[in-house]
This record gives sequence, C-alpha cells and structure tokens, in this order.
Amino acid sequence: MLARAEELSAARGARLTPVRRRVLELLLESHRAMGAYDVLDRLAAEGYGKQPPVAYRALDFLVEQGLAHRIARLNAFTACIHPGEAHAAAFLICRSCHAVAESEAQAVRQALDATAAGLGFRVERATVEALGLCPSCVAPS
Amino acid sequence: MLARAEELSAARGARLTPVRRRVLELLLESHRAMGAYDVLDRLAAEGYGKQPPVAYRALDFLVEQGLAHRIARLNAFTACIHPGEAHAAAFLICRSCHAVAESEAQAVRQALDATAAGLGFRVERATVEALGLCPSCVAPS
DNA sequence: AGTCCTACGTTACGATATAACATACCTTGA
DNA sequence: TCAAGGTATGTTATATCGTAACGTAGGACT
Repeated sequence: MLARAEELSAARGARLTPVRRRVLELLLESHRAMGAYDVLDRLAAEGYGKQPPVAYRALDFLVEQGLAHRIARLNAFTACIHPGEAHAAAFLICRSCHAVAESEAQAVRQALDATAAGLGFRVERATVEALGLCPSCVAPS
Repeated sequence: MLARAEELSAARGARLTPVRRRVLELLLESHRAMGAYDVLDRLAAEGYGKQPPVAYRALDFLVEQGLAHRIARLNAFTACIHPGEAHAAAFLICRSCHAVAESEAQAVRQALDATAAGLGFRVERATVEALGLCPSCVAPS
C-alpha cells in the first residue's frame, strides 16, 4: 500500500516525504479514524514536530492526493483503501467498536446526484457517512 | 412553522421554552446554516445567556426533537423543513452562496442501506451532504 | 554560487465544544 | 401551602479542533 502511495505521488509530481509517509502508515495501521491530535502525539513521540500544523499539513496532503479521507462526523481521518482509483466512498462508522469501514458507494452517489439534479443542484463532492453497528457488533459472538 | 413546533414538542412532553423557540426562529429566518456561536451572539444581544452551553443546549434540544439538523461539514445547524414527518434528509450546500437546502433523500438512504447491508453493517443514522452549486449559482442570471 | 520553491518547524491564536457547578423555576403530591 | 424532585438556565473553566503567519532548511535549477 505504501509502495503504491509512493508511485501515485511520484506520478503526480507530489512528494511522499517522511512525515507524510509516516502519517499514512499510522492511518493504515489503525482500523479506526484518527484525530489530528492523535496523529500529532505519535509524530511528536517519534521526533517530528510537536505543533498542530505538522499533523494537519500531512493529513491535508494525504487527503488532497486521495490517499486518505476525512470523516466529517468524527473530525478524524482514515487511510483510503482504493487510492488512485476513481471512486465514490461511503463510510460506515460503528458506534460500538468505533471501527470505520470505507465502502464503494457508486449507487448512493448516483441516487444523490439524481435527487440533487431534480432541484437544479450540481453536486461536486459528497459526504456520505453512516453511523450504526458493524457486523461484529450486530451479532456479538 | 413555530406553531407546528410547539404542537410537536407538547405532544412529546418536551417544552419549547423561550430560548429554544428563539433559536428555532433564528434558524428559520436564516437560509444558510448557522454556527453555534452565531446563534450565541444573537442570543446574548437579546438578553439571554452569553456562554456557549446556552446555544449548544438549545441547538441539541432542537436536533433531538427533529426540529433542526446539524450539518457535519459545516459544524453548523439548520431548521428542519419537515418536522414531525419521518424523512431521510440530504443537504445540498452551495459553495458559492452558502445556501443550504434540505432535500428528501429516501432513495439515497435506501441505496446506502443496501450497500451497508451487503457488508453486514446496520445503518442507524446517515449523514448525507453534498457540496456543489445551487441553481442560482450554476446559472448566474 | 545564487535563486527558487517546497516542506518543515515554531509561536500564537481562533473556532468549536463540553464538564461541572450554582441558581431558578416548575411541577406534583403530602 | 409548601417541601421535594425534576428540568431548564446561567456561569466558570477547560477541552478539543483548526489555522494564520513567520522563520529555516534543503533540493533543483540556472
């Protein structure tokens, strides 16, 4: 995944520097969304900068490059699991275990575009986030 | 609209007090989303409390009662235009004039439920927000 | 070598949100 | 009637999230 991120960045003339790469690793390792300050604490502990812009800049870079997503409901971030592929994502947030799953949501996006078009509204970006119970928490083993 | 809000609250044993009612009025008057601190400034100017919890509590009450919605992308609130009716809402946020339109989105919600169900995830609440251009801003007169 | 440009780091601050506690104001029931 | 308990309001203080602005370091290109 990291190798792929490297390729994608390089192909666009963007640089996946050490901080940015490390932040992506942190997001990939965590199967829940991480807040900017969670990321910052980890970076600071590893000798990177200790101030908020360090984390926000790296996270913003990853989001711009399509390597990560921001979850609006949580004010937090997750690694993208389909970097480089055009995709409409929906996020499934478990209210019990706090796992966040990224799901392909082309059908959802099309329904939204159609609804909006009916009102003359042109959708450019969509935020689709569901709060509920993940499979493990729906049916505890 | 306010009368209807009164009825709905009363029917549920909830009280639409002066502050809460005034906040709902403010949201109804504004055709864009209002931040909690925008609301707070208005309340303070009118002799209500001057501290954040005053605004947040009134807003939270309205959201719980289904009289208002929170727009996650904007950290802001709008009055609900279909209070009392079960509905799936999507919000269409104009990036040019900042108007926010609430749209019925039953089809979007169904698509999301179906997508999630395919992964074993049970959706309880959905956040659907589109950023784009409203009719007026798509085709400036 | 000098000039840019980009990224990184810092200070300082602004914006959003909540915990915890005190007070007032309704009920409701003896 | 008035005590008891619940709900709502107001306050102080603080937590959490986010950004503006400035300085420095290093690579890329003359």
